[in-house]
Amino acid sequence: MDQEYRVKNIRNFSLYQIADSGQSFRWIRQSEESYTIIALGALIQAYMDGDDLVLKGVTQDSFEEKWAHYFDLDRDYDHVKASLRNRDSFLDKAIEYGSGIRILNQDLWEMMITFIISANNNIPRIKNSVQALSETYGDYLGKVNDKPYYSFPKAEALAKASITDLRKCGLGYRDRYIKRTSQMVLSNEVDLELIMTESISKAKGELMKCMGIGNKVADCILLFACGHVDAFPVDTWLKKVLKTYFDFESSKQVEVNAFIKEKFGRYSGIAQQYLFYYIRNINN
DNA sequence: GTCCAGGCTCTTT
DNA sequence: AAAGAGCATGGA
Repeated sequence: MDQEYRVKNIRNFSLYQIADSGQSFRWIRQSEESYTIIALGALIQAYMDGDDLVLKGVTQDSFEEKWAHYFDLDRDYDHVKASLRNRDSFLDKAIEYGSGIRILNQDLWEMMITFIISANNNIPRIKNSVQALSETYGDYLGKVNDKPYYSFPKAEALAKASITDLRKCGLGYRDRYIKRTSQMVLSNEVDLELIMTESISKAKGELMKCMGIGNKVADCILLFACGHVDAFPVDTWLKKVLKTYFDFESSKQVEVNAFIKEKFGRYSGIAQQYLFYYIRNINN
């Protein structure tokens, strides 16, 4: 991990807020504003040096090839925020509070399994399960501070695993969802290429063929892996936000979709992330 | 002990 | 299309 790449004068960017916003479960905090990140089959370090983001283990080539996109550095968040501001006072406060949040562009397969695990679960447990899966079925990547780290396992490894071994990773009843979805991916019964390239509605339909991927989990995957910043996951927290601060409550999917589109516009998914981060932090 | 967590599947209405 | 039961697990 000798190579390093520096992004100078970065704006609208906080490692802490990104790590704490419930979109990635493999950022390990080493110190103030310094993180070990396991992503895209690699192990890197990220820390802030003043207004510069420094990435260790990243070359200029790999930065341009994948890490710039991973951190969503091509997106103009001043423009995003301008589009979202003055729509609602609670959203304005959420944007201010989480001003350094970015939507990471993560690996599709990893997000599928990770967010299957997330269903009816809590974030510390999701992290533990993802780590256990990686340690058991992933590849050794290297050590940081004497601690070994492992890549996220491939579909083949999880498809071959037994249900009882999978459950040892703390997955609960989701073990069979993960095995079944892994088999579907391995056999191309579900088409990852299509999910990455097709429209949001077609991609969502393809995702929801998978065992364990319903409406909300599909939206998380579309937002955190596929670049669909208009995917708006509604979990228990967002239900509370919509009810309490937007006076909106409905179990009819058509009504929910219409409200979100009208209220938040084309960056609704990013708005959702500001709201999620804000409501969780003001409640704890 | 109960309640809840970035909900889903399966069944019934 | 929508509502309801059941679901593993660990922390509050």
